[in-house]
Amino acid sequence: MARTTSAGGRKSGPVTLALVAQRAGVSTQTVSNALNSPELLAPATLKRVRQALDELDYRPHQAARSLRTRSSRLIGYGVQPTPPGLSTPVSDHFLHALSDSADQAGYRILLFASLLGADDEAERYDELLREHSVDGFVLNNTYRGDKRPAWLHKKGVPFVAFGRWSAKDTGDWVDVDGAHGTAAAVDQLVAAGHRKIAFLGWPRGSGVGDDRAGGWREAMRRHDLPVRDLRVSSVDEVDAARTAVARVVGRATAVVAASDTLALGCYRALRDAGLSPGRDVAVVGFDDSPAARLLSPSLSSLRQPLDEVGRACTRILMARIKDPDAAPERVLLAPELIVRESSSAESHP
Amino acid sequence: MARTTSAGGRKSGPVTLALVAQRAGVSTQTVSNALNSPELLAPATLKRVRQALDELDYRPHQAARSLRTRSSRLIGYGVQPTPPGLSTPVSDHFLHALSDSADQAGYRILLFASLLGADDEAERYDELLREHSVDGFVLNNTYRGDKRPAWLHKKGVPFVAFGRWSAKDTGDWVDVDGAHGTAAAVDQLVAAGHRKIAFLGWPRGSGVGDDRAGGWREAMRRHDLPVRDLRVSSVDEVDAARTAVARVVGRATAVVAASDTLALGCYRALRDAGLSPGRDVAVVGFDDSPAARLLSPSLSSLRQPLDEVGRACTRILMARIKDPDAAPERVLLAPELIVRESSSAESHP
DNA sequence: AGGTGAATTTTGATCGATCCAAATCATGAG
DNA sequence: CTCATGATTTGGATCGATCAAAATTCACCT
Repeated sequence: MARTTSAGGRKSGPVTLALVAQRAGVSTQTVSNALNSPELLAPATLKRVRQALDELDYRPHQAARSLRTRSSRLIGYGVQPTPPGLSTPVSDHFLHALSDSADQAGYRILLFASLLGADDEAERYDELLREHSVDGFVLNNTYRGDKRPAWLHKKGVPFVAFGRWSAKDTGDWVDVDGAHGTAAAVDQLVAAGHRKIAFLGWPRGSGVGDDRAGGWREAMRRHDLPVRDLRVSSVDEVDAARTAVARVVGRATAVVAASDTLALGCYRALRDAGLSPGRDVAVVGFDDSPAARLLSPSLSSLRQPLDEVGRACTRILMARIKDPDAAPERVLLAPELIVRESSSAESHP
Repeated sequence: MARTTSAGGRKSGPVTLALVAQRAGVSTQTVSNALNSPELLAPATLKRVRQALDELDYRPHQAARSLRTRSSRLIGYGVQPTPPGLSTPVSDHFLHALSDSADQAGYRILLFASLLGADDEAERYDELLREHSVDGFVLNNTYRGDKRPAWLHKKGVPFVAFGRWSAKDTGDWVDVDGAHGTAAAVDQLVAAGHRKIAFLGWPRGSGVGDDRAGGWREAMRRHDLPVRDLRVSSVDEVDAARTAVARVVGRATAVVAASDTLALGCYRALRDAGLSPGRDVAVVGFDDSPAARLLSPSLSSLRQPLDEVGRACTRILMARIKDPDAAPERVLLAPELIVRESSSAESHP
């Protein structure tokens, strides 16, 4: 008899507040209150309304609600065109955590295509705001000199950045403590007997990169180990890593890389030099990409707590939407070192 | 003077149709027509209205529009919690292509968390529909026995599936021709001199897996090559691939894998057996994950045209929304074989 | 001059929920 | 029994756009 899972659909048509009200014998306002301020209703009425709500399986019309309350309950998130070859193992997991936690707070994620760094990038954000399509933003892949945070801040738009380098003093952010991660990697390598530990990273200037390099440097100093000439930078993952590693070979017994991609370039370079990663030279990556577990030797890596990052972003953004003038919140989460074959063997003297 | 980039903001406040109308000296309806049916206006009026529109930098209030037109201009897309370890290099690129092309069609993507295969999964979709939050859906990660397509079809909800195995006869879909891909891999290996080419895939039963296996089989037969005992299945990427490859070692000089992950497991297994991937045994993967390019030897792989898939999804969904009763559309796109070191060397007899 | 139909513009209602303020009800004190 | 007081409930306006239909203007013909 019933065509759908919902009950009581004799004559179909939209289930509106008015319909529920009619069925419960009250006014629409009362039904609205049952949903939004149940404490205002007399217990008996509340019960009756709730039953009608239930029987009709009512769901509020978002556009109507949004029009009246001037809040879309949507959060904007711009997806960038992943540059081919550059892996961003981040987004997938992060997006799920983000939308899952947002869902629980009654919000949803609105995806839009954004051209990172394009001149008219702000235009895309502005448009969404003027259209009242979103209540706030989550920014990802922020970079030094990123204009978005300052711009949003000035306009008084709620937002959270995943990445602290652009919004350091401008607003709320959540980030992963890269320095803590690379330091942990050094600690583990030292414990395994390594003393000459090189760092393979990107050219100075990027927030994330310098952060990760800084952690390595700090840990090396803490262990009274030499740092000179052990830091190598490269942009292209394959070629540059190769020449870079060549410079280090013989000088180091372990390499901490700023990303799994660089670590892979390192594997390659070592093999080309006739060395065996993991056996001759220990390697630790960053990001714990899916491949890390499967490589031979499997790659030790620092796993970012993306679930937590996502949840934190939601939590903070919700707070900011509720109270735009509250003190900004900053959250720094530590990555977890996953030790695998590439760094677990004892070092060779 | 001007605080924002927009011009003429003396007294701020929301820029509505009414405001534009007042400035242009016409009725709101006329402004609305200027936007939605400009051909109805007299040229002179149109010009005047457009100027006002421009000066005020008007953007329609989406909720208001949505309420009246009963269309949210949003497309639902459920993100699944990526099972840890299982890589889905798909989503990132695909999502960008999808939201980019949707944007161009005046639509945006609404992300929501969905628990794949959960009992109440349909509930999540139903809720979005009842709320009028979306006009349609893009399904991803469909699987055999997936109930969503049939359910959506029955309700008359516009949708497109990325993956043909669940919606074969139920609705529109876009998919990548896995068989074509593996066949191309076989062709290339044969051209390089290989005759004993094994297939490493998942257990029978999954649409994608059987499709890819089918392409290998077809190509082998076409080349008059033996197929018997050369097909190996495994679920876990590392361990099972290892034992599976062990069974093939000596029998085959090349392996076509159903995924890069399996190919990686294969690398590992070969090394454990004292063999060198690429040199002793050629390997071809599927998906062209970021790691493929960086492995040593770099991994030949089949790249899915995710940009095109995304664009096709949008195009088809738009057509379906416009005309719910049109004949269903199905698009099958060929993956591109990227030949790298792992399969380019001549085979050893 | 009057009329006709097409072109152009305007009026008024409407989508569905929530705001605000007013109306009704219940309770107990005087 | 009346009135004040607070607890519940309701009426009407409103958010900003679009729909449907009516009103106005215009060009052109007889």
